Amino acid sequence: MQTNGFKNTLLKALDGDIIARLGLQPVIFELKHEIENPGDSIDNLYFLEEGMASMTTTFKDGSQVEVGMFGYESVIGVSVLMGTKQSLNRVYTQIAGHGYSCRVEDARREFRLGGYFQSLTLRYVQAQLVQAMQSAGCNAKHNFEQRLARWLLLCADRAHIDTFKISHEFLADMLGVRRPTVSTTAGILKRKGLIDYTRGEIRILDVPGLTEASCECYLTITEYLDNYTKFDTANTA
Amino acid sequence: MQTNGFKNTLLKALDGDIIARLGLQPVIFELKHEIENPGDSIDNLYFLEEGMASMTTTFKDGSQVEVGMFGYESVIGVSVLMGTKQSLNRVYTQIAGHGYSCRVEDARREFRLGGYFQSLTLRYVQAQLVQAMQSAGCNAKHNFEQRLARWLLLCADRAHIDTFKISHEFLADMLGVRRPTVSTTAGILKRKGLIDYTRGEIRILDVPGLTEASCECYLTITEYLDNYTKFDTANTA
DNA sequence: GAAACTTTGTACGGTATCTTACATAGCTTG
DNA sequence: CAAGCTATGTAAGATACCGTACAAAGTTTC
Repeated sequence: MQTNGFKNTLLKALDGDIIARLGLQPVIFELKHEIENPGDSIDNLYFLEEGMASMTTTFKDGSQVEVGMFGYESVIGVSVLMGTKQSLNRVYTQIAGHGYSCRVEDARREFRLGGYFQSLTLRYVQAQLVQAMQSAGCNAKHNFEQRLARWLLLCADRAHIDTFKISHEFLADMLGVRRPTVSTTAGILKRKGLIDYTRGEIRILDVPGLTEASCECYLTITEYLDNYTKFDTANTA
Repeated sequence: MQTNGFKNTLLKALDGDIIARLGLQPVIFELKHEIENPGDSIDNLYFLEEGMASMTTTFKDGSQVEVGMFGYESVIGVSVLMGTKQSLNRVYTQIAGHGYSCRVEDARREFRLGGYFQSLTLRYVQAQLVQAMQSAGCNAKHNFEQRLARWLLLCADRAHIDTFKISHEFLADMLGVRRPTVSTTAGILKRKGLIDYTRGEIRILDVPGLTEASCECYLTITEYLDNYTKFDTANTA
């Protein structure tokens, strides 16, 4: 494993020549910053180092549901490398942080070389697909207590923290349920000693317990996101 | 638009040189044929010309939920081009049909050339991602009548037919609900004159009416799948 | 054509989540 | 520190779908 100083798993796996050609610029992500919106042209890719951003699908009635999370393992905007010109989803910061940006032209040029940058970004797209497919199944079959536990664990993993500023209202929006449902179910997890929370802040107290309370979808997704750069994994070529 | 005789939209968009290099072999897909299973190594890509196959996520308890459909627009097994060695999902024929196979080595070699085959397969992966993300949102927010209508319409579009041999039991499995729920809800659509069915066979009678009864997810998905090869679309670069 | 099997119809109590509403409590702003 | 705003607690009737069970009807097998 190389130690080029990056925390982002994709950048960490790249050698100095490629990094230089990408022309990375440091970026700060403020809370609730909208990184992409449907229809926006995508001009930059973003590599998060700290913080977390959500990708949502928005319906005609204005409601939305989260379909993917971005953390230290992420590349935001990879769909431009797949041939899409405009963003299809909303992406915005849920936990403030920082990272790097890269201009689309530079990323496209590097991608076309067909080297390590291309294989890693393609693997990351596959990881996003796994995440979306597992979420589709999970939303159809698992109850809200499991899904809430899954979300909290994934969020903690993506951002490498165990306490985050998120209101029940916001969780409801992400998970496609009503706010009182979040309050009730969060109360259950709190009484079980798995989490604690006060106004606008949630803390995970017991990761194994919360994993137990969640569904298998948590492990499936987090393991894929954690390992997509490792070429010796059974899943990967 | 070229007219090379293929019905598969991706093959149709390729020129003769590329087609020749892919070394396509005709394949018949029998009903319920399992094209991929989780953990299987993927040796061939498949391009459907007629028929329909479902991709499902399987849970530990053995239950499954559909996360994608493959029809005349599809490439089955593209994840090998994204760097995955083994299949992550089950893929099997729901409506018998035929198409072409292509050995993974040939597809990889053509993909690495970075030409039209690469751009089209990447666009198709993006289409699969759109499908999975929309399904994730739909499963979280839309009721079963809408989701059933969506499924029937998507299936009809994928296979270019309006009558298909599918039992309620099977639909229940795909959509992640119980069989009696399918029977009840299918009965509602039948009484509204939108579909008709007898033992093991469903017929769509009123496409506009069924579209009305479904959610916006149907149009979002089908339009993306129908247009991913068109480079002049607003969504695409 | 009878038996066995598969598919569909239907019922009914149970549960999860919705919907709406209102109360309380913690911040924050002036 | 009072007023106003935001976040959370909670209740209670409504609804969607579950889970299970059994009957009826169509299909296949012998």
